[in-house]
Amino acid sequence: MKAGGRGKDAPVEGEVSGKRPKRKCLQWHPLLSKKALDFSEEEEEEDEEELEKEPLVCRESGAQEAECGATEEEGEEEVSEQRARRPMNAFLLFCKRHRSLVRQEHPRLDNRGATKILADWWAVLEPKEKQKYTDMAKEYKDAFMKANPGYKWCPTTNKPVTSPTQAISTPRKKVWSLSSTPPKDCAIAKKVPKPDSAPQLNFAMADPTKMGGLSLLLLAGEHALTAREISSSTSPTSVDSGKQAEKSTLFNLSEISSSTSQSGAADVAKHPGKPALFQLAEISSSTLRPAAEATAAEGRASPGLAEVSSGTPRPGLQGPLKACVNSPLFQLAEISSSTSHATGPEGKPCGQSALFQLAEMCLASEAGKMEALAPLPVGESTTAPPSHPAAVSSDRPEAPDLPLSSSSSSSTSTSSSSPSSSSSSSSSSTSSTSSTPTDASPPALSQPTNVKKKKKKKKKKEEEAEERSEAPRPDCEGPGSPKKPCKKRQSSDSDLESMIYTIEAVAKGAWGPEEVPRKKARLPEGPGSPSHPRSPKVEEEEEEEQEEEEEEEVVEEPAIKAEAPAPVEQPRHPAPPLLLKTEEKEAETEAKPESCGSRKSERTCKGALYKTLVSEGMLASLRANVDRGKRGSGGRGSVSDHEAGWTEEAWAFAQTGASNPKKLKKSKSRDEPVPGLGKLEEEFEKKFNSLPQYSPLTFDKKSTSVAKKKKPSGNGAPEAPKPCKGSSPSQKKNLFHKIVSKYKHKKEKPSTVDKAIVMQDPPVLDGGQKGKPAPPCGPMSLEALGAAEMLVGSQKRKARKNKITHLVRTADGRVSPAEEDKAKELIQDQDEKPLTQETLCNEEACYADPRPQEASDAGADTPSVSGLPAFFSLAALAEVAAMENAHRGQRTVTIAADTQSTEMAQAPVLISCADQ
DNA sequence: CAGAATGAAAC
DNA sequence: GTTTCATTCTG
Repeated sequence: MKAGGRGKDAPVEGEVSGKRPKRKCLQWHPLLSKKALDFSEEEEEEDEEELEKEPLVCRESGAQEAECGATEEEGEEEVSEQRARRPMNAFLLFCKRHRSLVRQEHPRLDNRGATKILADWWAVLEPKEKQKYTDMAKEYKDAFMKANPGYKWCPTTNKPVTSPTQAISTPRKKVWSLSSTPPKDCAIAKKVPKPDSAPQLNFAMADPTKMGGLSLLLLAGEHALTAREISSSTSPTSVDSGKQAEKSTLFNLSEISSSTSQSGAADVAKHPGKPALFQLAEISSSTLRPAAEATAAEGRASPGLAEVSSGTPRPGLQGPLKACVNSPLFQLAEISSSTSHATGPEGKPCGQSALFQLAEMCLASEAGKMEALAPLPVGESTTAPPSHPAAVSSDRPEAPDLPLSSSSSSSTSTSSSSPSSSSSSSSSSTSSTSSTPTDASPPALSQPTNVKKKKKKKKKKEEEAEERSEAPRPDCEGPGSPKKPCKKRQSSDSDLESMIYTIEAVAKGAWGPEEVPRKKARLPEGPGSPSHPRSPKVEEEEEEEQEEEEEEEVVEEPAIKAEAPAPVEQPRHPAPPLLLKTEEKEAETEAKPESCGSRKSERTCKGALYKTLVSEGMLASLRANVDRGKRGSGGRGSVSDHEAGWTEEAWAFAQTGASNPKKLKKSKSRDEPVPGLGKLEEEFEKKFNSLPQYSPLTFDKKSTSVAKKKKPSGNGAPEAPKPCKGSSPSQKKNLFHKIVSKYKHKKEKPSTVDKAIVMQDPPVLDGGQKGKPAPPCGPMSLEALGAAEMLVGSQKRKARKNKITHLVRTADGRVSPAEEDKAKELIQDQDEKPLTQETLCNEEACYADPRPQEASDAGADTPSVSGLPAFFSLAALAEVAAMENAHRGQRTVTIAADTQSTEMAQAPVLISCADQ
């Protein structure tokens, strides 16, 4: 789809006349700017500023630009001047990253609904967390701007900058077209076209299949380098201060690309190279064979050549490419691949290199020890970053045939994914191309259906309802099964081990840059936890997860053991039930422990797989299906539990999956389109993946916490203890404030809060509250009122005209949609109390699908109410009625018309839902 | 293709 | 202040 534009280029052109060329623009990836050529640079590009100058060169050749823009854009196809798409903002990034989660949680929700939820999450998100996304967005944007200097966000009228040439080319496209695009675009274009050569490079580096022991080493080195960059850029602290100083990777990349479109080789030459990488390479090569040495030598020599080439203004695309090819890295890669490819299907990297083998052995031995020593140094393990890497190296092998890793476009090289892919790759020899296999969905959608319907509707209620439904999910408690010690090996005695360890560490760093830091930060807490034994199944994942969701982790741990003070909800995490198991089994079957064996536990491997799958979306689809099936089955009520459980589990998994930034790569990265990109994309993805992915639970918690704060009175015992994520109490406060502010400023929908509340409530409170709405209302109401007041006018965004159109007046005369919303919200609040089931019902009925597809199931009994679940128990109705009455009374008596109105509205709404 | 959301840029 | 458009994907 994304490619969409490209796929359908034709249409675009044709359309041009009529409509604006929307999709023409390709999405811009920082990577694109860099492209393959740079790949070497990526690691090194510390200062590209220098390079920047070069861009000028590009520009100089005006002609080129034109060409670039027009012709090459996509080597593959058309691309007629696709204009770059504007960079995503923080929120979009967030959405992109979390949408899948949301969808998992609420399978039924349509995207719009998901978007809403995402918005809620976003609202709740702590500033710190947000910051990450913001920073990323900023980087992204900066890089983008660098890449496209003249870029105008709005095509609007002016395309001022555009040079005549461009104008010519893109009359239609107009606006955006990168008029100025010159340098970068050119670069990009060039790069793309080159795929042949470039890709290879990337490939070599990236291609998992090829990665052998040597390759691994290289990879490690590479990662390490990358990691550094990333770490600097990503680390929160660094972000603030350092970000610019350091130049984000992306930024750098872009610069580089811009400056030296052709640069690949040049860079290499410039930077003697990532020393580490080189060294590793050399070492490996030496060990491997003479040939390797020779290659190495060549590599060294090459730089000189590269320089020469670089010296020349721009040799042209090919020139650089060639250089790249020649580059030592490339050669090494090849060598490694040749030698390494030996890796058996099993994946164990048969390390060709002695070094590698040794390393493995060591690891294996360690692993053995570890296993033996049940009690590993827990704390260490948790904190120690290396664990993952190690696992990676050894584990990969299993790779199930799943294309997963590869699937993502970038996959090949991405640090995180790569390892896995590498292992797996063995089986398939697939080259980079692999990407497609899994691809989530073939968007076959090409077909344009042109029916236009406009219906706008507000489904908030529905959504809200859904949310509630979620809440109901029973918390399954995690079995406190003992956790496996598998974690990692500890420091080793032997030299080799130490070496390996270091290597791994490096790799690790590269791998999950983020993770590491975070872990450290949060994990500390872990120390205590680690010791806990957990159920074997889960654990592996958890291990990996550790860092990923620190917050949750925290929770989990408590759950695991009594440790946690937090009474409220630990349960959720916990345990993935049977279903999970089944999946795991599958995973196992696919993956054989043997390979994994030494370093990490099989489970780990599985876990990785699982994650991968999840990330890929495959699982998600499964889940979705399952859910549907459930629904289809119709047993709503009964199912509810089940469903809930499922979802939760799913969550857990998902989270775990998510947790690893490495694996996250969502199935299809956005633009895979360009095959050649390989690394660059990966880079980008990496970064993207590196972004923290928060589990819904987190949000829930937050919201809950907030809610609690809101109404302290309401809940006697809030969750105090549980640290939501990393959030400290203070943070929570912040959240609270935020929320409040939101209410004030915007009409925020309390829904999030409500939801959260709901979630919590069911388990804990349900009994008492259920009966009456009133009490809860009290506290809530206050805020609600406040909110309502504030809210009244505004919706999240001003209503667009369109929207306005749909405003409807209620019978009462209340008009604004906003009020309706409020009403909804209120209703929800009220609903909260009611049984979870009810909520579910509501949600189903109202929430999810506007249309009564489900009617069938529900309809069975009650034809009239399609949506209405059978459940919709009388009790519920009664409650509603009661509420209504109560409210009326209240409003009459107490409150201002506002509230009344809202309430009034509510009642109707509910009813309407029911009817529907 | 509309649309749900937020943000950023351009008017 | 208001419009556009970025992403995602169902309806």
